[in-house]
Formats: sequence, C-alpha cells, structure tokens
Amino acid sequence: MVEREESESDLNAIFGALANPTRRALVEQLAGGPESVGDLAEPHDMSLAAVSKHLQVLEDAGLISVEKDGRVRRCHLDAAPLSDAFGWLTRYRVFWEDRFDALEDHLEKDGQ
Amino acid sequence: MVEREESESDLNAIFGALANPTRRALVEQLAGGPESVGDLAEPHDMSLAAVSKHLQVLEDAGLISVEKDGRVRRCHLDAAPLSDAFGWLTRYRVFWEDRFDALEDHLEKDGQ
DNA sequence: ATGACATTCAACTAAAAGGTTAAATATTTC
DNA sequence: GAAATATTTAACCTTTTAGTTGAATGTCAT
Repeated sequence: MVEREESESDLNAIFGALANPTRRALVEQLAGGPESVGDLAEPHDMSLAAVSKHLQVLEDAGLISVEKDGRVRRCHLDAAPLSDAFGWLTRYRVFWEDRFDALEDHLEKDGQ
Repeated sequence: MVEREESESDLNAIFGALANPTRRALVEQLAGGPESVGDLAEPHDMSLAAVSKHLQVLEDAGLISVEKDGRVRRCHLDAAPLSDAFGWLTRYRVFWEDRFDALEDHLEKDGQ
C-alpha cells in the first residue's frame, strides 16, 4: 500500500518544478517515453549542464527517475506526484466549473 | 510549432504562485469568501508587507482580484486560471492512473 | 485638522534559481 | 591504456524571491 500524502514540501517541490517552461517541456518529452539526458537536452537552447540541473529538480520533486545504463542515464517520467498537484487543484475546481466544461471539450477535441 | 492553449507565461506564473505554502494557504483562505488583506495576513507569522507581496504575486497570476472598499482592500479568489494548470496536468493523468488508479480513493480520503 | 487605521512602497538583506564554462568522473571503444 | 562519449560537479555570475523595517499614502472618525 503506497501511502501518498500531500505534504507541504511535496507540493512546494512539485509546483515549483512545473513553474519552469524548460522543465515542463522535459516532462512533455518524457511523456513520449524514456530518453537519455543528452537527447532530452538537444532541443533546448542551453548547456547540457543546465538541463542536467533541471532534471535534478524534477527528480527531487519525484517526477522523474533516472536509470543508469552504461554511460547513459536514461530518464523516465514518474508522473504519480502530479496527482498531488491535481488533487490540490481539484479543491478549487468548483470556482471555475463554468469554464471547466469548456476545458473538457477542448481536451477531448485537441487532447494528447 | 508548439500549439498550446495556455501561454507559457501564464503557466509559469500560476505554477510559480502555487509553489509557495503561504500563497496556497491564502488561496485556501479565500475559498471561504472574500477577505481583507489584514484578515488574510493575521494567521501568518510574517509581516503584513510580506503578505501584501504574496497577494501581489497571486494577483499577477490572475488568481485573485482586489477590490478597494474604503480603506480596506478586499481580495477575492479568481480561480479560473487554475483550470489552465489543471488542463496541463490532465495531459499526464494517464501516466499516474495507469500505475496507481488510486487518485479517486486518494481524493476521497484526504481531499475535498 | 488630527490621529488612528489599512495597506503599499522603498530600501535593504540573505538565500535560491537559472544560467555559464571548465574540470572531473565513469564508461565504452579502439 | 588512450581517446571518445555521456553526464555531473564545481566555481562563478546575475536575477529573482522572500523576508525585514520604516516611511508614505489614502481613508475614516472625531
């Protein structure tokens, strides 16, 4: 039984990780499947070291895990912690419910 | 050609706003109804000026709006932008539902 | 008009974030 | 074992964040 609670620090780390566009892009990339650090870094206009740091932030937030495979580090998405963020937001869903219907339509039409 | 409904800067601001526990607490307070800056600040162990700055961050993210009422500024929740964050997270929902399928249980137990 | 009240602004500080380049650490290949 | 590859670490820089205190602003009550 995996007990996941929304601790303050978890939400700090998770929302903090998602507050950066490079890190959100990395999550999107990893949604397509595991990738090496180098491959993840390639589309980004910054040094490999910078991307490596972003990946560390994502790992600290529990959003990715890194598997050592020879000299390559293969990253894969571990999206479960996002459910904590999702859960927090859900509390306030009632405040935008009118817009929520439109959002669902939008996601159904354009989604994935 | 990254087509996205939510603009980068919006998500940066929204997730960034939520990455801080004081600001999440302020959102929770405002979920109960509009409150003055002073009342909002009272439970927090920091100066009024600090809370005022946090409220400014929330306002910049579009999460609250402030109405001038005499010498009091009354803040009210404007949670609609949270649906953008919700929408972003929804894309990855499949990644944690596949593995855990426990979100609903989780929300039922801890949530509301 | 004076004073109390509610809030912001300004100036400052310390720490964290986001980036750089160069060197270090593994690991594979020749 | 030397060179090439993949990635991290270290040192550094600049900007942002989160807080402080004290002065300024605007409004209400007397």
